[in-house]
Amino acid sequence: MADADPPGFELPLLLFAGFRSLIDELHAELAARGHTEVRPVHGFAMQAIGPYGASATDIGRRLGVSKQAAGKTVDRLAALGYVERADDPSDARRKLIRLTPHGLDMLTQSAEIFDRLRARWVTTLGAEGVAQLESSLRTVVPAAGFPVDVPGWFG
Amino acid sequence: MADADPPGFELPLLLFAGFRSLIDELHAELAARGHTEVRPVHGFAMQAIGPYGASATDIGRRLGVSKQAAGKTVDRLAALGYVERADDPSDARRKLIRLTPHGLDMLTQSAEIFDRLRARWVTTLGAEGVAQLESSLRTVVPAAGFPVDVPGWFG
DNA sequence: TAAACTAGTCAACGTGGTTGTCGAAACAGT
DNA sequence: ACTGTTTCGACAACCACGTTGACTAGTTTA
Repeated sequence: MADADPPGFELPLLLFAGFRSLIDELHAELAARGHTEVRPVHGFAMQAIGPYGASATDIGRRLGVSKQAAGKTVDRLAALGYVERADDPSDARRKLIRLTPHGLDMLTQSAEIFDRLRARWVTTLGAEGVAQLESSLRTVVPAAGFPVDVPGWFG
Repeated sequence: MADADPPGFELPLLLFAGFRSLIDELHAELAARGHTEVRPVHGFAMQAIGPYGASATDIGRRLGVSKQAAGKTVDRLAALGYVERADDPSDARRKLIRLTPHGLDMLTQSAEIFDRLRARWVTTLGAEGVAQLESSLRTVVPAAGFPVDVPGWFG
């Protein structure tokens, strides 16, 4: 215990930098594979839609944003051809948002790229290093998966 | 090695969740101490200004955003009373942005809160756990401190 | 001194959020 | 069966934070 603890503000900086380096590389690689217009927010939203589709309100709830914001994101995703709106036969108010094949392709490629990125961290940190990183974060983070359910951090 | 690796997309999610939980708690605590209007972006910008002041262009460069965007952030920080603009005697074009006592107080309190938050992680993860987390991230992240120097991730 | 560069600002715009309002559809209770 | 309440999706107005492009004024360089 000869060394003092690092200042506390380094931890969030490191977490953010790690997150961002992964996301930046993901999108660079995605762009190289033809998905040039997709943004981080879109990936989150598509994950929130899931393979069986969801309503705009559902998406908003899972993402922790308003249904209006979710609706706008869906507009954009639809314009990019990643999702489509269909009527819900069981509820005439509701529109079911589903991934198109193009959207599914994007998600599949993202998963593949993320796996590759993780593998690269394994070559630097070792399998146990990465596993330990994940395990530490899992224990310290309040509910790590979707829904993110924390309101509007960016705005 | 009986278990399969977790999917790669969990890693960025965990990093982001960890980052965000720290930032959310920081700002909740900051608000409780009277700094109610400050946002994450502002904290980053104030860190970029530093104790000796900086020009708007400098801030933009350190944050990886345009000088115009940095200028707008400075406008807001000035309106909130966290910084002030002063003429630079050695260059009439340049305006030196400096932290006010109020701004310095905010930064001091932030540092204190972050230290406390890190200490809380230490109680869960152990001192070696947190140190290892930081060390892993430091090795894997391309230049972890300021300047962030990656262009406009949010927009 | 003239030319080139640099700092800060203004304007227009894009994107992703927020509230508030509203009509249409669904649901619950009498 | 009707009435009142809730919910879904949309529209509008607005805000925060980013972008480019253009411009003035000051500094530096050839």
